Amino acid sequence: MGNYSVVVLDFETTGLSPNNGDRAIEIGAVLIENNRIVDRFQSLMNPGMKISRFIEEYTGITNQMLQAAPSIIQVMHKFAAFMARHHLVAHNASFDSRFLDAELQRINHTRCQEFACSLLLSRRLYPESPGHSLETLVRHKSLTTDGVHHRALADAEMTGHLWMGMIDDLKADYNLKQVPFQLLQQLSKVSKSAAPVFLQRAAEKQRQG
DNA sequence: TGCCAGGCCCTCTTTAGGGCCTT
Repeated sequence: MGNYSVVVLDFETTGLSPNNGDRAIEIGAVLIENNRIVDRFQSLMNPGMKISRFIEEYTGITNQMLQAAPSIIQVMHKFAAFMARHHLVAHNASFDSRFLDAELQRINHTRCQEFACSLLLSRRLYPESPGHSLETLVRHKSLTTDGVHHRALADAEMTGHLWMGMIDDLKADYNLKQVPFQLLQQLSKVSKSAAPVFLQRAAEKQRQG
């Protein structure tokens, strides 16, 4: 129960909505076991369409780079093997899960595992933070970063460090022995004001066995 | 031609509106 692995993933895309024709252009992911990054996945992917100047400037990924990249289908087959059946984590998971499911559908692959959202969790654990964007949280919590933003692997690594930091903080602040994935999923669904009491009760239950 | 995301969360709320967060 306490030793589970998660894959923290991040997409760069042509825009905000797969329902609006947007596609993935890069995926980055880290595999975390025992609160340590033990593996990484990164690839650009050719969406078969030109990306906007805005996306080129936002990500630093150019149309020229994408012309030389493998197809989305090739990359998604490899990523499906990487994520296997591990739990999934993303910052604003509703965004990444929509793109993941849309691109997996094109290779007739169905996701079997659940997501946890580090954005929803950070709002409950760090209400004092001036914001809950990944960039703000990295500054607020002094997380490990190479200074790169809006590239898939760099964002996945920072989200991974945020995730590990949240688990450490939960253990320290609430005296939790273990922080099961399901507990974090439940925490992201309780109201922000109810989160502290929810965590105190979870810790009591663990002490009672 | 003109349209253009979706979900969370707060509040001057629930017969709603707007900021935040993801690209």
